[in-house]
Amino acid sequence: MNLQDTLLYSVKEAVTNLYNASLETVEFQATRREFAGDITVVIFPMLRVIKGNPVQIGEAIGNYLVDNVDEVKAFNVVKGFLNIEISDRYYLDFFNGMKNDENFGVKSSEEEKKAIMVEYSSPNTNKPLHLGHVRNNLLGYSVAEIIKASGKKVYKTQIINDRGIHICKSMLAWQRFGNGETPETTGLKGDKLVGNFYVKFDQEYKKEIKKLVEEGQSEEDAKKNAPILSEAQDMLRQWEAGDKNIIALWEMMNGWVYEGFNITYKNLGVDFDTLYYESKTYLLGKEFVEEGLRSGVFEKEKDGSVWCDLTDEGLDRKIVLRADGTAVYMTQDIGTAIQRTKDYPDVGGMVYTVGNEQDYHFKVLFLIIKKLGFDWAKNLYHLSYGMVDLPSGKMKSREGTVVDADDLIVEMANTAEEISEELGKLEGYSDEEKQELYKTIGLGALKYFILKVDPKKRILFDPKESVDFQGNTGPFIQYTYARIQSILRKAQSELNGSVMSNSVETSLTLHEKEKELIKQLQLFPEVIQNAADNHSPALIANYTYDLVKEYNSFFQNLPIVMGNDDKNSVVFRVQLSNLVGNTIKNAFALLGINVPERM
RNA sequence: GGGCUCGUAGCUCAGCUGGAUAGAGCACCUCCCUUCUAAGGAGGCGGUCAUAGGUUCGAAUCCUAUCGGGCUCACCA
Repeated sequence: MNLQDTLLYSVKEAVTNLYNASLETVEFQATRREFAGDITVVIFPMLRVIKGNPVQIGEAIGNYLVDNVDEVKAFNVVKGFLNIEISDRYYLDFFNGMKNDENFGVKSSEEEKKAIMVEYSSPNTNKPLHLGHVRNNLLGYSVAEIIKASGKKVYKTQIINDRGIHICKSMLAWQRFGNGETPETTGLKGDKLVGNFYVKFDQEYKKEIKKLVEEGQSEEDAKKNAPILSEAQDMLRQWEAGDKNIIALWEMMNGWVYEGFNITYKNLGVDFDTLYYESKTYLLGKEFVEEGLRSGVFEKEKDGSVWCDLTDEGLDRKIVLRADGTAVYMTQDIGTAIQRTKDYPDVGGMVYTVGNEQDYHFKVLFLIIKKLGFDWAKNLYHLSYGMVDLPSGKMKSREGTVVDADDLIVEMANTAEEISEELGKLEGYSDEEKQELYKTIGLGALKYFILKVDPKKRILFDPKESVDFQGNTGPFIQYTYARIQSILRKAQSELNGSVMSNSVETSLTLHEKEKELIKQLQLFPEVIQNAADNHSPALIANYTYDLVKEYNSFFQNLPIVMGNDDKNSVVFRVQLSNLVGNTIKNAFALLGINVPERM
């Protein structure tokens, strides 16, 4: 039984014995710095069951705990707060139990049978990935890893939006304005090359609109009548009809894009277990519309279109099939979700990492799937996140105001290089080692910067100021981890491999800071579970920072004792830093952030 | 206009299911590198928690209204 459960049980027992009353729950919190104690029991909520003075009740329960619970050493009562002091023995045991656990905070996946599918990234194939995708990828990947750490099997996936008018635009521009360029002949990344032609299309489209307007058409008409747009729409029809040449071109250009994406994904450190392509799933779902019609979940209009009436649930009526029988976005998403549970029968829930502009869509989607009678509908979660804004305003790909993902990663490494050079941190490293470190540090900065913010909030990203390296940042945590490793190396050579024995341990008296650390470490698995339940990387990111800060001030305040008789405390420090080091590293691994051993 | 969402220090953000004097980093000021990496530490300055009500022993947190920003209300995806 862990400490909190023990205390919970004992406080309830105390109330039963002392007051002949029973408590549903007991409210615990960490004791504030300024008071003596480790864990605080809040007495106020008990007043509903027990009549009396909160201070007296606190005293009575405190006495009971000291008498009956080994771990409780002492207590004090301030107003309605019972502050409990935990014995050093408990901390030492806890520490001993955890000191060699490389995977502290991570549960094994054996106990959970049901898997979770996490979808993220899901790009269009007509342009490169940008800062918005970076946030999406980092969130999705982190959540997948956190859920994994909480003991569930996870499949990471994306739905690749590889068909539609957008890719036809790039294809058409490539045919029309290109000279058979390929990634090989131009040396460009495939996604960049295709993206360039998408921009080219848009420029030509705008020219044609302008011309038509000058000829007297309204702007609205001109937008519809521009010849180049009609051609693109034509191309889409040919694609849907299975035109061999169009399909071949489509496959070639999409292939370029995938190669480009894969490079970006690799640099970002994210990956996928399985992929879904819209070209293969866009017709799925129609049979379930049929089924829904039979079961009365959907209804058919006179014109043949099919709708789902959600007005009883406080939402609108939503179309699920067009009058001409073709699928809409919703149809496809219904089909894809069901298909996934067929492809992976162990999947019992899904997380969709998609921007908050689609909040309503997913609300409707989940409701429809529920109405269709699938029991896993209750385990569908839209991991919704806010936009990434620039100081200049919104990012718009057509206006060239996007921050390209590849450029951003390079810039971050460059910033890391500048700062490192300036501080002379990396003297004596080979160029290769340096480059590797710049990348790790730059990426760590970027990842932490994005993950520490609550997903649902908008992020303001200022590329000029880049990402800070001081304070609540990735490099700060990486730096501290590197320091831990340094201390370990030095301490180990000083001690010449001496091993901590039981008698030594029990004679140790814990420093207040040590207690503080262990208290926090003990919470760590809970934080992961909590973060997994809430799909919140922000939680774990902030927690990691707090932990490191605590750790930093701890080491700063320790006296140097190496080399004299007080070797015990050195041993303790070594073991403690081992533990803290692994914990920080684990937290970062969950978030998909590499931690360098040395800096 | 309807629905959803955000509003906490000059800036960027924490604040868990309501609890003790609302916390960090940046910026600004004062100290600390012969002491395991100063990408650091100690301290100072800085807050009508958007506003007004309500719920109760107790509200940044829950409820209602208002103001302000964002998203969304397609037989687009």
